[in-house]
Amino acid sequence: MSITFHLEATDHAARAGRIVTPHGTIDTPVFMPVGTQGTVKGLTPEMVRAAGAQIILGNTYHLALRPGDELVRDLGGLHTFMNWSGPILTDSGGFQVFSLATQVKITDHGAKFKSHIDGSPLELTPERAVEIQENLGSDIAMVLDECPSLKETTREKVRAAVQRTVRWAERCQRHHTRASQAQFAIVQGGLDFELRAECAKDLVAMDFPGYALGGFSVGEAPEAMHAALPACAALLPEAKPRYLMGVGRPEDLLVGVAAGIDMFDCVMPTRNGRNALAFTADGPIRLRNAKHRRDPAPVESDCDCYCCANYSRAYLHHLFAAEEMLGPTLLSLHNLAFYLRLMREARQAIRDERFAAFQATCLARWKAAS
RNA sequence: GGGUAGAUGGCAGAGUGGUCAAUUGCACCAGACUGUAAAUCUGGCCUCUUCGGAGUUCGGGGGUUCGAAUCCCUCUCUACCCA
Repeated sequence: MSITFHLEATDHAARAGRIVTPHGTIDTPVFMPVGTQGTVKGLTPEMVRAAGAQIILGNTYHLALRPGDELVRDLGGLHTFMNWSGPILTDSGGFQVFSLATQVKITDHGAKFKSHIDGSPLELTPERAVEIQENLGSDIAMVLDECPSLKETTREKVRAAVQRTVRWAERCQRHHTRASQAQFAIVQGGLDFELRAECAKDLVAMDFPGYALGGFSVGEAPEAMHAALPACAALLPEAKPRYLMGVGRPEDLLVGVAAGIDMFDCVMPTRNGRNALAFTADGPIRLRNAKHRRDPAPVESDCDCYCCANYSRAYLHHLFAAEEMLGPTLLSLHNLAFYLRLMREARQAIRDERFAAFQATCLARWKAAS
């Protein structure tokens, strides 16, 4: 087996554990910074590591288009290419079927993309998605799935996506050859528990080394996702890592952990950091706002990240006003440090069997500020 | 002293009789961002508003006209050219 999962502590549904991969061990629940194009935007791998990251993401669709998965393979694989020695998880491109919907024609055979870069065609079949990820050499690969928007969709469309996702998972599993790489399946089904259950049942029967919940935070209300998570997480095998894809805000992460999720990823800390929003234990702050112009305090006083240890809100405000690239870099770093610290504290709370109290305390502080 | 061109909302700069509270850019203010087509995008930016509108604006003053940022007179100021 390419990875092993050790469940070490539970607190109601919440779980603390460890995933051992060829490139290192991951403590769960874990937040995984997103490095779509072979870089966590604006940060060097040393900074990502210093923020506390144990594993990062790469993306099949984007890296296949540019610079090309064979090129990455020939240059030693993604770890070497991007100088990240820790574990890497690659997403399959299934999310791009959703986010680049206007550029995609989807059939049972696969997803035909019109490159968002130059319009050239790229067909992502389940087999091709597996090949690309094997070329990239990630520790964890995701099966190609169909991720339907939950905005103005019908049950029949979601059902069709579920069925296609299961068929594609079979093809991915059959095509997978790389022994050192684990392949995770993805459960779709939107907010419909019956569809989720059907999908999970079929996929669990195929015995993947890990399972993801896909198709959340794609247009539905956050509360709807929160309500659906406990039951959906419970559909997944206890002895295997459970990954909630693309989620989320700090409060969403805590809800996910409480539901029994082990892995999360989201662009929010880095994207919002680039856009001048900092996450703190007292809620988000917008560094572009005028009220920070003369504020000598750090972004977050209890934070030990490089940004908070060395720079004031006033300086960050100035950097964003002047459009200096250090601003996005420093806030991306801080936001990752915040997310990763939150998860570290969550892990400890689970081991101490006080996760519910921890979650309540965090929420109360965020709410008090807003 | 003579001549020419100008003076428009914080700045730059369109508009040259009605469709102009006045294009656009910048600056400024606020918001959004959930498996990254995003260092991006959206909204606001004279005053008041029951968000339907209402009231005052285009250097100052006077005039023509049903109607003026736009035409005429005059004053003030600015830039350039000639003495």
